[in-house]
Amino acid sequence: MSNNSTDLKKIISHCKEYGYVFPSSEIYDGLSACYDYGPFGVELKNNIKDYWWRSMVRLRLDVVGLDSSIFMHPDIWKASGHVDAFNDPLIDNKDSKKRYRADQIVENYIDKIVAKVDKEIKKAEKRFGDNFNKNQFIKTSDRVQQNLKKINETKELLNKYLADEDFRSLKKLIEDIGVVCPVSGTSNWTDIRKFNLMFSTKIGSVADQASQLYLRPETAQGIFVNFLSVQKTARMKIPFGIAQIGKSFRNEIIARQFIFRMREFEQMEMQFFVKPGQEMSWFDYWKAERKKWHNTIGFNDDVLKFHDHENLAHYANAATDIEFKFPFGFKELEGIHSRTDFDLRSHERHTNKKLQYFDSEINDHYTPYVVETSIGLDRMFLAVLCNSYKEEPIKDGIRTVLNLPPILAPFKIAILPLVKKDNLPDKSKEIYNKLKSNFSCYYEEKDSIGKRYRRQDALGTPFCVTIDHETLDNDTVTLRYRDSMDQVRISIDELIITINNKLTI
RNA sequence: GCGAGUGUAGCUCAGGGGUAGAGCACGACCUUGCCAAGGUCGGGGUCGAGGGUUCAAAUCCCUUCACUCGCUCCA
Repeated sequence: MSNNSTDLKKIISHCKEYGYVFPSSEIYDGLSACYDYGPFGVELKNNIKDYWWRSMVRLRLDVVGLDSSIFMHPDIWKASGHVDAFNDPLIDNKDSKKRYRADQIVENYIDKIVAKVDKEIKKAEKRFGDNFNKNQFIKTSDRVQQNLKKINETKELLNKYLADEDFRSLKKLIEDIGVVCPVSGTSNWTDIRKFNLMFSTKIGSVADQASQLYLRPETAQGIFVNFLSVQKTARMKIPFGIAQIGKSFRNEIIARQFIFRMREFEQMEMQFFVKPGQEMSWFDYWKAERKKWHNTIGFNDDVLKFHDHENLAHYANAATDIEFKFPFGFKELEGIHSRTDFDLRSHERHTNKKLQYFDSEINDHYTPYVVETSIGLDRMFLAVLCNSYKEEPIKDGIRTVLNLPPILAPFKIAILPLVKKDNLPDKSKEIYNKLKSNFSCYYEEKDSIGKRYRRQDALGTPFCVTIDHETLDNDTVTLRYRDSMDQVRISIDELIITINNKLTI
């Protein structure tokens, strides 16, 4: 385990040192769980996006793209269930792992005492018969008085703590009154947390007329609410999908593990609309399809794992995660969910508008079912880095190399004059200008050639091209491969073909 | 949120009341010329912030901020 956490630490500092990822707001002491992508990080990130978009949209006839806005009508989040599910003070029982609303378990307790008092009164009524004076009994019975006092005190405290959002006292109240979990029977409670999952903000220039908006916690809803427009304008027939890449925001209580769990993150999502009843076969199809995608990027089966969900979210009837073996264990990288028709129907209910598809094959309307694939871009970025970062023992030390798939590497080629004199820099720049429109290239003339090779290894550049005195005579260069460190002599024209071949999907 | 830990140069760290240090990195020049290793010179820090004790605080005390690591959910 210590090894694994040092692995992550090494990757984090490598990211910082080589311009991949910086802690956000660092000169102001940083901001927890926010990170910035540096000059090379942004290239890698864009390459991952591009690779995903190409596989999911451009190379398919049955998926089209969308870029919906981050701000959306606030009612969308009521329809999706995000408002209700994440706005209450919650408490977990550590033994049963059950989660309750903290206010509700106190109210249940009050109800129980109220029931006790009622029972007491009924008992007395029976005993005294017609002579029973209810008010007098309530006033004189010690037990009833005690319980009434308890009820009033508890209610008062509950309301006070809720109003003040004083969850520490509320937890103490729960412990004091001795509420136990009905499942585990213990009072081993966690602290109370209020899950404001969504970040809210205001729209409108005048504060008191402003209306509340949320930053979207997932991109999916933007796809659902555009479902009909996309289907009609792109003239799509079911089954078809809508893909989107974009930022999402979740006010996680605990956001950690570098860029694995951030409050601001980017998703690459695709919602695939199918005929009801066919969702399971499409679910299986996308499971296989997405795994293949990960394999093509160099993730072998020993670092990938499917994890089927047993407890399903409110919208799903089947769900699986593709997990990647991060230094801190197998963790979710991508989710594949069969979301049923929950979202579309819910939007239909909230808007009174039909979100249905007319299927000319069966001559009938229906609300499609949805199979979702949703991958965290930042997680994918981290997975790619974890899969690429190597410290290779070589003679006289170790070589740090990022074994990035060439198609994802920030720079494909480093162009290096062997020495910084004898016109080699000029010749190198000439070659740089020739190659730069085909490949993203890096030019570097400082330090010894060996040192520059190693720097490019650490940066993940798959090919180095070295310009020497012979180049001036016959336009041949040394092509040096990052992974094998092999070198070949090659003409500049051949070079373009060779490298192009390595970059085809 | 709770518990523990850490804040000194770009990085890794030393210094524990008396003029702010090392290695690496960085910049310039020279040298070498296909796998990080030569030389010379140089830039860079109110020691996380605020307060207190003291003639004197990076150092001792208090407060605070930030980050890291554990404990649950999610992409």
